[in-house]
Amino acid sequence: MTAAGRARRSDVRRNEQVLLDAAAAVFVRAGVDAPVREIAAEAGLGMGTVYRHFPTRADLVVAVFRHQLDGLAVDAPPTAGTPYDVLRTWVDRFADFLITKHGLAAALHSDQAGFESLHAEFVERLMPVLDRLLAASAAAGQTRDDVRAYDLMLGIGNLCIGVETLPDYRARNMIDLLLAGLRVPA
Amino acid sequence: MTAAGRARRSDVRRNEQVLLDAAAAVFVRAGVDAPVREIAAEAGLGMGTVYRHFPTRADLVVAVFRHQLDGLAVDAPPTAGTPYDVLRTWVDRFADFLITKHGLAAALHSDQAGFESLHAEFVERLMPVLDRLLAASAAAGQTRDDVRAYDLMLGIGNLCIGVETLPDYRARNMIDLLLAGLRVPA
Amino acid sequence: MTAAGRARRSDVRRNEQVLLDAAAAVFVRAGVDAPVREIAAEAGLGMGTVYRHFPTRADLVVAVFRHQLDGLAVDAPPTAGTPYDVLRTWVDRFADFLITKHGLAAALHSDQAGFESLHAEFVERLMPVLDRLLAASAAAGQTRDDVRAYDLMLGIGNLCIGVETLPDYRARNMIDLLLAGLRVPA
Amino acid sequence: MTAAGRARRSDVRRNEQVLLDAAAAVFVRAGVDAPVREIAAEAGLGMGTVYRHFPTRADLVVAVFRHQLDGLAVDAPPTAGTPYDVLRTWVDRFADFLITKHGLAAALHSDQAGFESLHAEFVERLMPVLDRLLAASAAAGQTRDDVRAYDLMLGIGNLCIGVETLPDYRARNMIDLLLAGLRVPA
DNA sequence: TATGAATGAGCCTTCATTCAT
DNA sequence: AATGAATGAAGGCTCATTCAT
Repeated sequence: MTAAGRARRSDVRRNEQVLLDAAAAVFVRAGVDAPVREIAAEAGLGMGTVYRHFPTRADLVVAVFRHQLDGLAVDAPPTAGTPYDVLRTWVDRFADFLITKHGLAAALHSDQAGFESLHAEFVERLMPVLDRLLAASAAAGQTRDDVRAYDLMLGIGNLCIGVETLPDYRARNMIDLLLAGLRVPA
Repeated sequence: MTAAGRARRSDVRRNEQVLLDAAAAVFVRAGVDAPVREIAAEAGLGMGTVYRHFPTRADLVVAVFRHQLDGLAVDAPPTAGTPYDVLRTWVDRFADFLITKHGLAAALHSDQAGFESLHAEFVERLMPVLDRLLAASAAAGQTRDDVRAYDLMLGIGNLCIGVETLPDYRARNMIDLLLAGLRVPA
Repeated sequence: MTAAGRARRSDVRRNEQVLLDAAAAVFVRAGVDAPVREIAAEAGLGMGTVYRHFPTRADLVVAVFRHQLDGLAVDAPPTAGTPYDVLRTWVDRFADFLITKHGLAAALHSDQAGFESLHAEFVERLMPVLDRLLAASAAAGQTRDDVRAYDLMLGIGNLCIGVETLPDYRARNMIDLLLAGLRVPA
Repeated sequence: MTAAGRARRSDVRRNEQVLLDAAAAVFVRAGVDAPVREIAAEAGLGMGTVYRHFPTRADLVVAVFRHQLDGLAVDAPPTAGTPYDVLRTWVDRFADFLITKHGLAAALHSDQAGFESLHAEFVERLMPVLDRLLAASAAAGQTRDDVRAYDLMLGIGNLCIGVETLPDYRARNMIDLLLAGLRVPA
């Protein structure tokens, strides 16, 4: 009945966008388990529309996540510099991303069904990139070669959890520490 | 009446213990948001009894957490060795604790009301210990002196999140990396 | 425009046919209360088209029923034989019909609005036929003359209910019993 | 909050009774699929109470049915007379029961889950009785011996469907016809 | 005329919380 | 002090139905 309602047939696409944005906002505000009603309200759409586009909550969460990832230029031409510098730059960008899109890092741990997709998306999209950078850096003898990109990625993700909720927690310092640890010979 | 009164009071104590154990078990099984009914059932007590002892869920979570911390012999005589060794040992023990009592690390981030207590408890009980070890190690020139115990404690806690849910995530490796990072001169 | 108009009109006809068949199929599969969407899908048409042709669900159910009745050659030249034989043959055919189009017998009892039409249709189309056969048989002294075609028709219909859902219920035996009862002098 | 609410702890039993009666009433009025809310309202209780006593709708339906059956003195000493008379008397009583507790006969055909219990209850409680009567009558040479109690029971049940909804449908006449058919030699 | 996206009422179900006993 | 029955708010989900295109 709202203006958005009148839009109808035209932009199904736009609605999906609206929903993704709304969901992202609500997830930050109220967590990944926020009521569907709330997301619908935030989007100015009916609940049915949410379900039409994202049959299960997991679908929505995954879509939001993917949407966010699209924003992260993971493949962007890395800054010039030594392999280690490139690695650092990428990690910083990754941390920026996680810290900005607060809540997402934590959402990764939602034990609910559908979480697998979330995790899989995360792994499939990012790990190859990090893996490459890590290998290059190790090949150049700048970092240890016994650290798995998988663990590092998750570790960094974890370190970012709670940045907005834990008073005065400095995630970046810890990430720096982690990267510093990389340099030390095992 | 005195005898009876004493008996009664000891009953109350016992119930509290039973509840704490039950809650801990249920938290592991079903998360910190498990139904009160389930906790009561696990304890073999009525729901009213749960509420009598712990008016809010936060009270219960905090109590469980404190209870767990009591189990962690944070003040136990540190192993012999260099300050850094002592630090490492303590961190290992801390990680053991968090990984064993799975869910607790994540619970720290529960945005619910009452979370503050949880966090406060955590900080008050553990930070002083870690702070001391860290200072000693730095004073001995074995580690950097620009890392705050607060961040390190939270960082380690974070790194332990998802050990049981993320497939094949090796938290310990990341913790090692973090500690290795400590050694590197800033 | 005439040619186009004619074509259009024939399309409409075709759609109605398609819908009736689809609805019949879905009714069997999922009951008379099946989602409209499902019927539309089965027909390969839009939901709006279903509503255009059959504004209410009752309209659709009645139409399907009428459609089915059209298939039942109630007026087909009766088999040769005594009036009672003819009666039996018709009843058998009727039972075949009901058992085949399962669900329809039960649908007769749907208390919903629009049910009246269903019942009326049933009565108007079939009762006269049965009435005639019954009267002939009675006139020939082969069966009782105190049984109303109306009751008999409904009774037979009822006996067919649940053939597919009640395990091992033999409706035909009961129908035979009913017909046998007709022969006995009151 | 209502007076019924205040009754609390005392009569859990009474509440179950109240619920059974309420459910029976609502089932007649609105079918076996009536909203739980409506049943709760009819009972003057909260919805949660319904769920506490009858976790699934099937549980409730079965309980209502059983409750009704308890009212039918199926084992009551049959009237004196020939075996066939006894049979007739029992069947009449059974028909009375079904016709009085309208809706129940139809409820037997609810295809939902839990229906099995309903059917089973029906079969287990009544069939043995009817079987005995039928056998006695057949042994006395008063009725056919090739009719199964199971079919007869279901047939009679079916014939009672729609007594209140089908205008002027005389179920009893059809039942009489069925019984008459029993006498005729196959 | 046909379509199917959008809407939102309505029902189900779970659980935190109260409070009579 | 302990109990657990009762309550009802809250949120999930499914369709019937409308109506812009």
